[in-house]
Amino acid sequence: MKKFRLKAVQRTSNFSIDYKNDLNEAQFKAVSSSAKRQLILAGAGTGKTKTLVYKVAWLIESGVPAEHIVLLTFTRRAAQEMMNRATELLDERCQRIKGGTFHSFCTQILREHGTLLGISNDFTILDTADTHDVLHHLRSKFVEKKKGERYPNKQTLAKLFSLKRNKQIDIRVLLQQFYPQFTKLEDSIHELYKAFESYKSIHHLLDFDDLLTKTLQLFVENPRVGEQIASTCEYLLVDEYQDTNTIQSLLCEAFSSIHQKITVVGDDAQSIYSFRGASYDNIRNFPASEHPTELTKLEQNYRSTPQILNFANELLKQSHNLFEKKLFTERNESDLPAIIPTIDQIEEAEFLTQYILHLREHQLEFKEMAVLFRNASDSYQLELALNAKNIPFQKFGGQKFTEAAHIKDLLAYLRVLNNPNDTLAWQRLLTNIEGIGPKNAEDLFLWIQHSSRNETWFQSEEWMTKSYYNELKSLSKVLIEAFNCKPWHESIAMLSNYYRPICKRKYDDVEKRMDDLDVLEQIAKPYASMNIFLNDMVLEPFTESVIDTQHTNEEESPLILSTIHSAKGLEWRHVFVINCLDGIMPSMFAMDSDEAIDEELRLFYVASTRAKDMLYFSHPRTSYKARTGEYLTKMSRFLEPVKHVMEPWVLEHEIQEKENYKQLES
DNA sequence: GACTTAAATCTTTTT
DNA sequence: GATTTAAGTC
Repeated sequence: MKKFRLKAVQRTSNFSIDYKNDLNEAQFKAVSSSAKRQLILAGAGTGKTKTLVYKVAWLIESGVPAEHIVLLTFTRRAAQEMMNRATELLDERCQRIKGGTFHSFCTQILREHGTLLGISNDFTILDTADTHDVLHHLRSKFVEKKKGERYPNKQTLAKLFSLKRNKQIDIRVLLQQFYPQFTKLEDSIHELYKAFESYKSIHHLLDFDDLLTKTLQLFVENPRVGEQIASTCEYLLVDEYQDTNTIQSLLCEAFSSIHQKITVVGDDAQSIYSFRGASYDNIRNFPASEHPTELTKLEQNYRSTPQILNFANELLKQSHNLFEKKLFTERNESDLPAIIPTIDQIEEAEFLTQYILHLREHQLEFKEMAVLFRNASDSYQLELALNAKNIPFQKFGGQKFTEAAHIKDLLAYLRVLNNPNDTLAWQRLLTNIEGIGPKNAEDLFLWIQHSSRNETWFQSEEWMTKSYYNELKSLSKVLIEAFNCKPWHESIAMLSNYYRPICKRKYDDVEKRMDDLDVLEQIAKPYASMNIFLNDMVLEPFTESVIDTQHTNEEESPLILSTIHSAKGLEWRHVFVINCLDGIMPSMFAMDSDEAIDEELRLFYVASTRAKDMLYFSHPRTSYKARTGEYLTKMSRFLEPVKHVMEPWVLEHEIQEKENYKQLES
């Protein structure tokens, strides 16, 4: 074999940014490093995003073409923010960098190269609910076989199959570990898994996990294509690396396999997605690669006051698996984090609204404050109180807009227009008609598939005698009309008009739901094609939840309510963490294992480190549960050991209750 | 086969 | 407390 050695091409580097001055020592080291493989351990609030943004700018200014830089982030919001900040810092070139979320990047690859794996490029992506629907359908065939025995339900199956692929672990092992009661059914479950895989393959469907596994499979089975893809990935940057799972870490190695230039950023103390198969082992073992890795630690915190930071540091000491965290700050002193007992959730909500208004009077804008909680439902009482006082708020986390039943219904009509072979969508819209159940819907679907796509739909005699014939006719009519809408988004208005009576029959809060459909049309307007719109609705839906916000016409930006998971990477001046109870945080589902408790602790840590100026924890002394009624609560176990770095607050009531006393006495 | 009612089973966090 | 499953009725 002959070798010809190419000389290094001198790229024109032209630095216009004063990196050394803008960054601290550690940040500068991370940004300017020429090491190929780099790990940046960035504690909370240490300027992680800033460092990544500068790194992007540095690379571009060093002559790396922007389209050869791949930036993988956890959410689309994060990717967008970084691109915008980099553009602001440098110039338009930053808009050309590639990436996004792992899932969206993999989708792009599969749309282009998926045919090599037998995946047609018009595949439909299944969201969680769709996946559940498929499993529900397949499950019914297996349950009969083993009559009398309990069979895992669809979400359990979904979880199981997801873990199998994300962690690359055998179903048998997972069953033994998490569902010992089902070990007997191993063979049957395995069969079901195969059926699931072939169902998806026949119907051109990919679920979230497939997007990752199929991409990896592409690299394994078609090394030449893999090389082709990896060669356009000159520099790989991965954010939130502590929340990657096995398959994602393998993908990182695959993407960077040609140039071997990879920088990962993260903080093992903020790993909070193990339920999705993530493991902080990925970040901890990253330096143990065969390739030398340069490690940079960012430890100066710019976000929080010493009191808040000290509290957070103390909090981590409870961890069973110790973290070497020693964040420091040069910020000015503040009050100690507050610990606030309340009588119940109602008083807690009352305190929050009053206190938030109090802060607001002292020139603190609503958007500078956030209320965080473990479960999306924890804020219910608060939402009522905020509505009553007309405080604008926006809620993140919990059920998403696209997951609401009525939105899914309307999207089903669009999906059918977009892809007439979309079984799940047909099933959904046909069963919306009175008198049509699963079986009729299936028969109808088969019939529709065999008839041609024209105006003779439903005019066959076969269906003329049925009671729902007229309903079918109007469905057919509206679908054809919607299909021919000129700016395509107008079809949404047409379809919601058709859907209104159905909605009325299914739900009692019609008007509110119909308003949501108007919102949907507004969202759809900017999209040039229905196809792109539907794709985005599955893969990158809006982070706002269904709970309607009043901020639309308000001039002031709203207060933020958010689950802790959705608050990741964000910061506010004042942060309230509510419902800090044992059983909630840590969740009662985490109680059996130290590892799970640790994850809850990290979640608590993430919540605490969102605060810049002041941090509040409230815990209602009594709570309410459907079965047991009112019961006494226990404060979160995480707070007890850190009481010495907190300040207890007491809520006093104005003596307005005199009148009540009088009434009692008389 | 669709719809109604009663009993059983989860219940969290997200791409 | 809500959703899902099983059993019973139209």
